[in-house]
Amino acid sequence: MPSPKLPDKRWSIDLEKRIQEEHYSDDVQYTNRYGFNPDSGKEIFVIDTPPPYPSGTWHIGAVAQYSMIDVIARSQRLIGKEVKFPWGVDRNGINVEFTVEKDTKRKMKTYDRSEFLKLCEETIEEFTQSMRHTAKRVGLSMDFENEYLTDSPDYRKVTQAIFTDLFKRGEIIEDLRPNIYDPVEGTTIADAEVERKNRRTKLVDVKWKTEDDKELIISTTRPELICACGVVVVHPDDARYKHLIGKHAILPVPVNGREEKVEIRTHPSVKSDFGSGILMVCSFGDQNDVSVFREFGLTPFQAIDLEGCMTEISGPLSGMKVIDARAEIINYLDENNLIDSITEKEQEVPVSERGKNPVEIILLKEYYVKQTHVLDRIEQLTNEIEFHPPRNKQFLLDWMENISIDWPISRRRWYHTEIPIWYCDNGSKVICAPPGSYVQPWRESPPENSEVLDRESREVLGLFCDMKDSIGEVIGEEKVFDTWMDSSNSNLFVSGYLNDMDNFEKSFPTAIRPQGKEIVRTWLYYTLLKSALLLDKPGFKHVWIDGLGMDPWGRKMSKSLGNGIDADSVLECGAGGRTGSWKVKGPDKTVQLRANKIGSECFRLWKACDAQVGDDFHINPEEIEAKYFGVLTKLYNVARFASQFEIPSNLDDAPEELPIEDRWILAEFAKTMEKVENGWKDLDIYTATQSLKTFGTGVLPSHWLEMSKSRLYGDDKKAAWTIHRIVRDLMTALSPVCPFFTHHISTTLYSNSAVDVRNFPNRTVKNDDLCSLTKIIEDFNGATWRTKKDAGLPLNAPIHGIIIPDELKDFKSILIQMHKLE
RNA sequence: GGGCUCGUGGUCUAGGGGUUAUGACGUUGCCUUGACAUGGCAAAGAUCGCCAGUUCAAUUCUGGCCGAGCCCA
Repeated sequence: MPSPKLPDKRWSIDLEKRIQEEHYSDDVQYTNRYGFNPDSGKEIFVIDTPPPYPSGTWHIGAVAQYSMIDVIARSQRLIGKEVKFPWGVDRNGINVEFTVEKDTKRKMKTYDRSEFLKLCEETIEEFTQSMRHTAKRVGLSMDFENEYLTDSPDYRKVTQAIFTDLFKRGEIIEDLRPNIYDPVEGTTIADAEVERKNRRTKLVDVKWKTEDDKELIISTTRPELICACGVVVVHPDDARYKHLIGKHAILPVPVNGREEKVEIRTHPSVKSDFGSGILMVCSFGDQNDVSVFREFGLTPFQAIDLEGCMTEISGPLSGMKVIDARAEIINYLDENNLIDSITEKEQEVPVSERGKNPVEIILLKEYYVKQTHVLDRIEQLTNEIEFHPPRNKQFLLDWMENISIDWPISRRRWYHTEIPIWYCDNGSKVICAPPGSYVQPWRESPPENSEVLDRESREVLGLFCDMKDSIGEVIGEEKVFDTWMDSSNSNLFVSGYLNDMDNFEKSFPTAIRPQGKEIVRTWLYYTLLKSALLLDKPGFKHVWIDGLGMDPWGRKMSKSLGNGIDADSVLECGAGGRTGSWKVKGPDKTVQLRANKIGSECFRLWKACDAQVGDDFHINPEEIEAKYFGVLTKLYNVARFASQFEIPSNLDDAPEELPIEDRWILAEFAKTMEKVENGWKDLDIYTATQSLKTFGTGVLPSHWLEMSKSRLYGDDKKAAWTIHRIVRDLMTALSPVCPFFTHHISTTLYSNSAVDVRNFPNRTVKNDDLCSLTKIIEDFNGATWRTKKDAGLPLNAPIHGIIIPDELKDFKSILIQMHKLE
């Protein structure tokens, strides 16, 4: 073999890492390559990358998803768009607060607030570092130089300005409403942050009496809330209790400052076969209680305070923790012979997603983004967005169907964006900071050019600097925003909102929102809500919703199941000759998975080829290696084989009078490239990559290459032109999926990196007649190889008696040469 | 418990009212060919989750059930 230009005998993880390090080492070159130039005149394509939350480990499924977002970025650059692919990190939130609390074994609220914030910032920065490393290891072509952090003043000031804008317009309101509250962490949380946990609870059958001294039994798991009972209900069809309807029941426990009896009414939500079939409705035992209260127009009682303790209304229980109050009231009922029976029951209790604490529903004054009035409009705007895959739009529509209350956005935590509000004049007026400043009202005074507004009407009364002597004491808000309040601005922020309005005009709606399906109800929905309220526009042109990475058996990866796979272990598998091994708990037994070499290129190729967007995908390193490393090797070998033949100086113009076999493979290639280009245009990674793989590992090497070997070895210029033209364009077309692999081959052979191409390659000449012969050629070659094999002949031996089909008469001489037909 | 999505050889996947149901990986057998055993040729392997219905005809449409996932109560 003449010396190939590609020196390495095979593609390896060490080679991949070498190329990668070189790629990321030159910042200037990197920025030229992947930076964003809004003035290029090309179509702007802004990607609203999900800013990952740094927690120390990065889930392999998430990394797989990011690598596909990178494929989108690279493929859009390839087809000539000006791509903004920002690297953002979501760093606000309760997670880092918990980490610090755990590390220091001290609760947040025992700290000085600024001291605690500093600890959070240090911790989150550490996690952020390791995340940047993994991002590069998997080949993301993001703008790392212009990183944005959601906890930075730059980002937070946009969040605050958007809040103030909506607040002044009346789209954000304050209200005293039942809120889901985590008494342990001391904060309000949204519906979206509640999960269910199974727990054994006592179901207590309590004896009540009616006014006319008839006994009735009411089952409850929350006897401590009897004091907050507003109504007793039975099912309208329940014949047993018809006689009770309209009567009054007397609370069986002492209360303070309220009426001691409640009406008995009917409500369809009652389950007649649960306990006695009579239900007490308290403010607020659960969500159903809230809706019954609202429906009946009852005034709620405040039974539990912010510390999770019983209030005055509970009489003797006052001041006790909920859990102690429950024990105490059971004692009381027991002593007074008011308990019919107690049964242990498995029950699902609502707990906070982050703290796993049982949550309570309590009345609190909180800030809300109004949303129920724009749901129809959001749905209309959503129709202008193209969803990938279309069916995943349903997740959004279903969620919107079920929204009935406004979005509570204030939280009683610290490491979040502060609500930019001060109160004055005994709370009748508020002070709003001007847009463009990041403020921390808990520790600073309003800027001089802040506006003073009437708290109710939101009317602007004047400037703070003019009024500060007449408005009394100024008190800064201590509460902060729900983190979704920050992240739901991500598309606005990356598109230049408030910071660069000229570009924003060109970039909005943001070209694409790529994300996982599990956060449709939060991130996607809240973002669309913001775009609708602020701009009355859809937030995006495209929404790309991928499935989730599962374990090899299709189960969610989780710590508790012991079936997780670490991203770095897959990306580094094969580096320095080290093999990878994973112990994964299967449904029956623990399985040991092994692989020799994977790396980022193989990993990306697997995700691009193996899973359609939107479906959950199983992650099995053994399978990734088995199915896709061989593809890389094959493509590498084709390129390495080609690299021994002279590279024509002009690959763009075909030589005159190419022989039929070259025209045929170029026509096949044109067909493939058409599919690929359409795939990239349609954000259809699967089809684009499959087409390249099928062509590059199939008909090209197996048929055309075998056919053309003699010509190549005979220094045939036309054959060399054909192979190099194809290899060059194949590398270009594949560069979004395998950037380092294709970069290496294209720079070594053609002195021009595939990842730098900004126009999809021109098609070679199409010819449907020639393409229609492909099947016949493949069948003929297959049959000839089989005949030789059956006759015990080596494939390079001459053979008699093979008849070339009529359709292939133009290929006669090349086929004779290929198979040594006599 | 409810809503939604999904369910095609061992694994992954294409397709879609009439097909010998696509391809890949794996398995098995055979074979060295001037890049490549990371290769070539071939074989086995699927009642298209289950049960009804619509239809001349269902893997495809409809309903129910089962299983997985997401979300909600």
